[in-house]
Amino acid sequence: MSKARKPGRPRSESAHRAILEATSRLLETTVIRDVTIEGIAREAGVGKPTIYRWWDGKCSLVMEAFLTSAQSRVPFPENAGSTAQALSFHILRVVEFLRGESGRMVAEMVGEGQADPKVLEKFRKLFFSRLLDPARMAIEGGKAGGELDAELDTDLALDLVYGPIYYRLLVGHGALDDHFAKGLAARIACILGA
Amino acid sequence: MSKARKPGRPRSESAHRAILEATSRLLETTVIRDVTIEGIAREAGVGKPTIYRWWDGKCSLVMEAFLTSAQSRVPFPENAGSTAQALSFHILRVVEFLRGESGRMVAEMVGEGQADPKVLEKFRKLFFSRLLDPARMAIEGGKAGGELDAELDTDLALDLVYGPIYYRLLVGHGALDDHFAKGLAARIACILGA
Amino acid sequence: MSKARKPGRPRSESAHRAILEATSRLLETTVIRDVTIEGIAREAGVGKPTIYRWWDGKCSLVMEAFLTSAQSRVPFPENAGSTAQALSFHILRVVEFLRGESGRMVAEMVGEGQADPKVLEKFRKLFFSRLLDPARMAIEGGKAGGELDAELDTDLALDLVYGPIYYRLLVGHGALDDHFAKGLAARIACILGA
Amino acid sequence: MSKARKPGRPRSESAHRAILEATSRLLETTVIRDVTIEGIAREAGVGKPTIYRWWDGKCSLVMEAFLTSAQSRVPFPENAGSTAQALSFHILRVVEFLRGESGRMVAEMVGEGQADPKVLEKFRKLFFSRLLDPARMAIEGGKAGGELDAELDTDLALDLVYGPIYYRLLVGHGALDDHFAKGLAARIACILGA
DNA sequence: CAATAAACGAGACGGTACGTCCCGTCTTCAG
DNA sequence: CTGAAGACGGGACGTACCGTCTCGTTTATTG
Repeated sequence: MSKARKPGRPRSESAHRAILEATSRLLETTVIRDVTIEGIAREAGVGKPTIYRWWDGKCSLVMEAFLTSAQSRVPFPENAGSTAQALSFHILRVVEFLRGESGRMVAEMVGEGQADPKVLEKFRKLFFSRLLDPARMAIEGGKAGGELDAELDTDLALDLVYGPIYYRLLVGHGALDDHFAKGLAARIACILGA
Repeated sequence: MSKARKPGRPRSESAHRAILEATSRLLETTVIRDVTIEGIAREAGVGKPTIYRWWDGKCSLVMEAFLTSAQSRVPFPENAGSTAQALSFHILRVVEFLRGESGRMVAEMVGEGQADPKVLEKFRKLFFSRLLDPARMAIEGGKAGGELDAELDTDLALDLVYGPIYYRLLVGHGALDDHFAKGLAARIACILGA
Repeated sequence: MSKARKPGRPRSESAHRAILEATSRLLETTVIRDVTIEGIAREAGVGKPTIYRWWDGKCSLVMEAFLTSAQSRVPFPENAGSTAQALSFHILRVVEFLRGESGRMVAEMVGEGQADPKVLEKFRKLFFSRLLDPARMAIEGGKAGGELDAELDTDLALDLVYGPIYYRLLVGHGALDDHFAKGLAARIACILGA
Repeated sequence: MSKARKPGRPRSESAHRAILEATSRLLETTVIRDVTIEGIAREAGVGKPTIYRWWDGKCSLVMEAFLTSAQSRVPFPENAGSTAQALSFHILRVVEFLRGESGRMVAEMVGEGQADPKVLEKFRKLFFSRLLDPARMAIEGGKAGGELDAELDTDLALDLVYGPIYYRLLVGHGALDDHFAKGLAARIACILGA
């Protein structure tokens, strides 16, 4: 992943890029499960060992392809008034984000993670934390500022707010539509026990 | 009246049982992903075609093995006072249930479902609905009885209550421990906006 | 002594017939190798065990189907003048016979026989002997009548006369056409060393 | 000019050899029909796909195993006097050759060929032609040299001479013993109508 | 004429082998 | 001395038949 410093022919950055792009291309039409290293190598015009030199398997590669595709970030609102308001606003954005292709990818990554704890952990660190850390900080700010009960368990609060979203995303029993998003957002205040 | 006996040798109930038991046995030590039809056939002392005669693939079989293992049911409390109290009590039980082997299995099934909508739908119907329909009825009963706001969106309410649990189960960022369960249970009333 | 008629339902002659007919029908379009017991049972509308009750396997069944199809006989000419003339005439008939469907079947039966000596022996007894015994008798008659050298080895003589035909049939390097048949017939006399 | 080296890892000559040897080993104890690709792969310590990469099925492989086993050649005598003498001598050798393991293999290959014309044709080209072309040339030489009738049909002559041998080999009604071989050889001259 | 018992159709059973796909590793050559 | 190309041993896939078995049904003979 890092730059090769060793002597000899340098690792081809173009191969690296081609692999990631081929992966992204395949992921548009194929479920992660059905993406194969051989398929990626073929699509990228690259030898399999080249892929294994950089990544240790399909999941790492797919994850990187997803996370670098710039479609994996949902900015947290700044200066949005109260903590509850900021969270409510964020929720709308997150739901919108997960509604599309990105949501399918996140769901599939979590799905893959069920078979391999390392994958799941990596995805938590690279995707979930990145997405939710600002929300965590907002809540802790709310607690510090007296807006929220100082006894509030931040982890629990995060789960109360974001859990329903991922529950719908992963179990698929209901749509991630505006109705849902607004209903959830509207209840943030009382959920946080304000 | 009736009769309707199919011609031909009837299916071997013992083979059916052996297959389900072998599957359950393998699932104790192996992730669903790594369970194979060949492995099940070997373990059950059965020919592969016998498995394919009755199930259309690994997922169907694993799902049935799980759902018939009697470990897939969490009774909903009856006569538990208020709706909120009943739900709180149920939450404790569900968390306890998902904490163990069953939870791992549920998570893996949902994971498998990410790659195949049919699997997910079947699992929703056979597991989630069965588990949550009483809760849904309790909430609607609460609405009818005036205990809860009649305007409350039942689907949303269910997600608010149970979403955090499955979120933890599937993303694995926090433990499904008593602390979590009690914290969630304690907030049911205000989550429901009572 | 006594009758000894077995009790129980007698074997269904119609099933027996249906099986043979189904087999013949399949053999018209399919190479013996690709005919299956299951296919015959399906075609005949019969259970597999019924087939195994009458025959001990595909080859026996196919052989009987062929041999009873009346297309397996080539009469030896009677009163045809000299032995050589009779053989020459027979050769023409045999070649004509083996040129068509029957030839393909004979070749396939001999082919099957290469994998199972019992099949081959049975086929020799039921097909080859029946076909060639008159020729053998003609040759021996010729020896007895002084027309042929009494020292002539009858088995060898038969092979010299008929071997080239089956050689072509089985190896397929040349056509079983009239040119061949006439050429062979024309040489009978000198082959027999007359 | 030249070069034309294919990219990629070259095929493993040792695997190729191991497969052929395993095949030959199995053929010593097993009828071709009962030899399986899986069995060969197991015996050779090789993956099935490796076999399918280089041969398109059992027959091709078995044929190559047989033809490369050096036991598939019977040299035609040179400078053996007359054409008839040469053929007579060759006949003795061919019969001796077909009497043993090689004969069984040839018979089985021809048997397999009855179910698949391509197999038969390939075997004709690789085995029969190779074996008989010198004999054909000898006969044509005899015709050119005036020793044999110039009108003689060479194909027919070859069948007259070698047909009886393969007839016995394939139909198995008589032994390929010295008595037979000598009887046949003794008649070559008159068979060729000299 | 009921009971008996064999043969029937249907098709499930435990197996074996098929030919294919992909895995992750290895081996070669070109640049 | 990297990287593409691709062969390697391995293992699972889902399918086709094998020959046997177990059903409920049918049918001629026996008691």
